Amino acid sequence: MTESLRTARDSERQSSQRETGATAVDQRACPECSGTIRPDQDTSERTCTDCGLVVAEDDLDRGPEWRTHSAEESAQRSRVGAPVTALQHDHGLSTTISWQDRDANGNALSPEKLRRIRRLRTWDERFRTKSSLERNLRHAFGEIERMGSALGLPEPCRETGAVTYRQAVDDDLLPGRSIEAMATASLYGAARQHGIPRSLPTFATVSRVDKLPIQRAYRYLSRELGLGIAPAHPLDYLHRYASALEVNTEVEQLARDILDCGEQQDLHVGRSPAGLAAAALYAGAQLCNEHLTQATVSDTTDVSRLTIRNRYQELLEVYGEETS
DNA sequence: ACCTTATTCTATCGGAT
DNA sequence: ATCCGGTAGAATAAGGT
Repeated sequence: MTESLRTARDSERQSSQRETGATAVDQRACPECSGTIRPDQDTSERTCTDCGLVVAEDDLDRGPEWRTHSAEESAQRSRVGAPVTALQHDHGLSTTISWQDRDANGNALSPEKLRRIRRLRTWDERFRTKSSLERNLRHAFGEIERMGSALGLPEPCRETGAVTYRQAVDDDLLPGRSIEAMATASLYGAARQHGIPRSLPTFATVSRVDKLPIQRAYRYLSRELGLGIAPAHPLDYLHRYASALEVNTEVEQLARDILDCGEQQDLHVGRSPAGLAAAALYAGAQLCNEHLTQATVSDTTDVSRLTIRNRYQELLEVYGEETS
């Protein structure tokens, strides 16, 4: 019932109808059963899709490179400098002059210095936004920031939107299109890539343009940039759902088999991968005589009971033929 | 720009264990 | 009493003309 589950499911639904290709799969095969290795979505583990063996974990330490001995000390430490951000047209690397008429100590400036500072500000502004391209980016990024915070999209997502927009500009996709629509479309795509999509009408409410231009801009963007919105696979959900449902490994393994079987019969085409994963788990539990109700699965996976029912019936049908 | 198509969701009810 | 299965109608997204 978490937001992440819900949104991930939505993103699946959106991408599944169009894209049935394989997801990114690790080159190596599983040492135990020579199955396929697939990166888990929310941990950094790589797991075998057949036997569930955890093959590798991301062993990079992404924590700070210093250490501290107390909480206060830890709080005082910080990485040096502001992070580089894609959300500013100059990546946040240029100097900024404060808007306050005060010096470093917080004292008011003398009239003479004030004049100089104001003059500097003017030139700084001219320097930072010297071309129409940069004004364009400033405008667009401002919009992305505004809409992103209005929709509660996290920082990394907004940055992705900004990167996408910059790509669009670099590829000359902008001429003839509105900055607003493109910026909105970029953010829309970014949200989907981050697995936290908002629907188009939702975007239309915070954007200054209507739903249709956004839709058109997004399609254009997606086609021209080849955005490759994460093509999803039911197996990407299986382990997470299995953990959330606290089923034993036997059930999970069975669910994998069922999914494999269904995939060979092209049952996954056009269907929500999340729904398939949930249904496979339910089916697996049934076959193992595990007590697991449709309602429970539906609640934990945020897939409707109806969908689970329809999918699991189909899955069992082909699975029964396969095994009999 | 409009319309069609496929899927899923919510709401609801009847039957079975 | 709870769980399962089926149906109807609405919403949503993608694609074609």
